[in-house]
Amino acid sequence: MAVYELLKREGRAKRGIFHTVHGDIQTPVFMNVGTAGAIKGAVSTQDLKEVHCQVQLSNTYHLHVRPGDTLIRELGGLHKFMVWDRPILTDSGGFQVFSLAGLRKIKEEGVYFHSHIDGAKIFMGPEESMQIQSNLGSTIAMAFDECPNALSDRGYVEDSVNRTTRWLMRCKEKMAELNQREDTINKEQLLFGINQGAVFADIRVEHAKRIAEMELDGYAVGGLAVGETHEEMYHILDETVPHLPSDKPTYLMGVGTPANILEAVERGVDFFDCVYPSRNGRHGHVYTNQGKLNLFNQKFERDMRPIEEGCQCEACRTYSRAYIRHLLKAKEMLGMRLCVLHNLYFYNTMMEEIRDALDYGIFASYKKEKLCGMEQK
RNA sequence: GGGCAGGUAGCCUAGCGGUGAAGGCAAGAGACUGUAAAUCUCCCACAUUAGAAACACCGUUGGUUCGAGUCCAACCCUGCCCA
Repeated sequence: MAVYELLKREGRAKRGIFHTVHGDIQTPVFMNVGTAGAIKGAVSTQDLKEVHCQVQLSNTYHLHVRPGDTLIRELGGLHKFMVWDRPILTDSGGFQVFSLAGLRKIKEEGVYFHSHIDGAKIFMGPEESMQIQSNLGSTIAMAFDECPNALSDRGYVEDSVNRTTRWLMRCKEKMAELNQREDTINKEQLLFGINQGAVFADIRVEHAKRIAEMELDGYAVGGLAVGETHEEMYHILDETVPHLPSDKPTYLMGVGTPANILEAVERGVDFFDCVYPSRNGRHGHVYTNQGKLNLFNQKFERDMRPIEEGCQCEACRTYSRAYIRHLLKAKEMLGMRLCVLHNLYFYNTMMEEIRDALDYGIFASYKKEKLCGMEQK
């Protein structure tokens, strides 16, 4: 059974290790997002190891639609299928309730989707989500929730959060049943619950207290970075995270920018994931300690420096900004790939720095310096 | 020399009597937070807070017309064919 080992605290910030059947996760950690079983941008699992990825994130909804979770189960599970022996966290499909809002209907029993691929009807409720994630055999399964729009009114959010709580109880029950079955791929699959409540702090706190009693393996804060301001997001974290069990990992879903992560670590968050490094990489935007660069910009046409001086990623060890810009302009896949690799390396390395800073008890000054550097233009 | 087909932005193309000239590509910029995103948005013919103000070469110059990228003529280019 997984154990979250808290090594050190600095204020609310936590430095820990999460022990799982697929290996230890040093926290705080950034999980690299490979929705459909791969990080977009032609990144292999071998590449992932080279960019120091600890945990890969995949998606229940997407893998259910294609190639099908029963196929993956038949082929031995997601780890074997994509050849990745480290932890995998699968998102439950709850975010697709938000992102595919035009293609779904929410009912008490679950959500009726129209497949974004072929329009086929798909029903996914808590039990279905757990079954699919069990078939995938991921290390950590996320509870099936509704991620409501940040602009939703209070009444809607209350109803939604209550439904998410009922769904969470059903998830827990189903997970327990699946983990006991003989033919289950990962009998030690973990379940993280998800806090919701949009920007209403009192709803968030009450919900956090309710789910904290449920003895889950970890707790996520969802429904942030979906349209509210950074200040609102930090405020919600300030209010909510203290009510989640500190002897379990806290996961801020879908967040975020390097600055968001530094702020959230300070507020006690252990796990992160975000599409930014990969998506921005594909779009030619790369992160550096002096801020983000858009390598499509003309000013890099003759810039023979690496993306970031001293960076040890494949792109920076080998190629110049000018060459990568050329590749991007020429739509050569290598351009995107190098940017994605750099960004993932940047994120994972920043998390290593954060962990080191926490180990040495100098996170506060590290954070200040890092933020200051990245604000330069 | 003769015949045919063309000349519209950096490039390619629409337009066939009333358009401040449509598309696409290229160029320039921006957005993206549990990935329907190698996507999307803006910008790109003189000018531009746009006013019944001005300026404006749809190869060039004239002409027809209230009005011409659009019709006519000549000329200049380009491509193909015939000598």
